[in-house]
Amino acid sequence: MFKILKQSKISNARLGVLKTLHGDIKTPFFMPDATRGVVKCVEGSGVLKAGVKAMVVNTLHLYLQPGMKVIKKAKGIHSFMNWPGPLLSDSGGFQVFSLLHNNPKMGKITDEGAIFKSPIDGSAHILTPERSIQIQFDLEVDMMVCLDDCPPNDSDNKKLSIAVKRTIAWAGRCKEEFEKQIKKRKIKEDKRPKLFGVIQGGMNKDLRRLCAEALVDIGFDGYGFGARPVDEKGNFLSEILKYTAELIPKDSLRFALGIGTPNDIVKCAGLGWDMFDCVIPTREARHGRLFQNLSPQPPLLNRRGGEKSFYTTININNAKFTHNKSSINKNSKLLELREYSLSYLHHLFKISEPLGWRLATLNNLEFYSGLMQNIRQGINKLR
RNA sequence: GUGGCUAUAGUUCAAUGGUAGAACACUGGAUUGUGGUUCCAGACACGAGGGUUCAAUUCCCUCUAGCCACC
Repeated sequence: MFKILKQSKISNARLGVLKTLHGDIKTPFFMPDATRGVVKCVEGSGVLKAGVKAMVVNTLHLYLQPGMKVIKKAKGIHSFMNWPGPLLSDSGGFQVFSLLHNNPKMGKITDEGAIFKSPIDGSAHILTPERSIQIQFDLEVDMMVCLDDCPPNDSDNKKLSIAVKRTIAWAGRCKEEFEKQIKKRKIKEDKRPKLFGVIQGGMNKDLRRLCAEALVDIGFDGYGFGARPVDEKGNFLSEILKYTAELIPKDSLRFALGIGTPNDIVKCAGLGWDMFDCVIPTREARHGRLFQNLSPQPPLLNRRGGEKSFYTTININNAKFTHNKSSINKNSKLLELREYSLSYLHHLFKISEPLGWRLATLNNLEFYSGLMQNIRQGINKLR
């Protein structure tokens, strides 16, 4: 159940609470990606300590490895990965399509579903909307996403239109399969997982509207933004995100998939998006980029929509950190981030030591948790 | 001590009588529903001396150093 606690009068920003079987989450919130059942390099208790409430796992990746037999025997993904909090599973649509768009020989997309070869062992698979939902029920996650057709951003209107039609048809089949699984598994009304539709349409507002209206007609707990949120040059596509958010009913969850940088999240929270997930904090951590607050209480959601720079990044690989004895973060709640120095972290990166990747990941997760808390405080102060 | 082999970037190795390449390391940069221990860019080298030649890192000689074999 999703309850809005406050709606700003001067912007679309809102505060809410999402109740799940594995705990309540205040919105807006951010979920790191634990694609293969793990936030790379960090155990669940560490992720929790960094202030993370919920994570995203991936249907396709877990289905391919370790496979559903293992996860069913473990009594679901929560128990398998020993994570007590809420989990959302992504449908695998984005992964199949990015796989196929990069290498068309790996399979094809038909109205039935996506036919593709496993990148792990080359075995053939078909991911249909029904199969995606079944797998997500077997995972026993708290939130699920419909399989959608996610074409590249530079697709022409014809291709976008085909993808939108397919996304709508698949969403209908996902919803149907969802209800079927609820009955089959005898899941009570208050224990149903949340189901999200994904709005496609690229930069085309008419297609976005068409897609959103059709999905709302089918009826979902929440609606996601489909496609990469940046153009080829890396510019954030604010306009279409604003437009798409307004197409989603106010009482539904708005999930901005794959977003983003701290500034992008601030902007989107101002546009009324409630949920975020992105690889940035974790992937960039493993590559040596650490996010740092410029002040303990960054000014957020000002009138300019968070454009003001409230954070900075460092590349811990840089030679200038060789002798830097400062803490990784002297204000951290995590002992290890207060006690280990930047100089030591630099050394760990130079020798490719996994402890370095872990510390950097914890730093960035804690930064993102703090960011979301600041965003919620900022919204609370808005009229 | 004698014979043989080798000497090119920080390291391990290429190529070449006329502008010397790679890998790793180094210095930066990138990364937006994770095929990311990834990707992109940059800086850095012919052991010393002499000879042959229009021209030598390359061919010849000496020296030095290292490795191997023998004594």
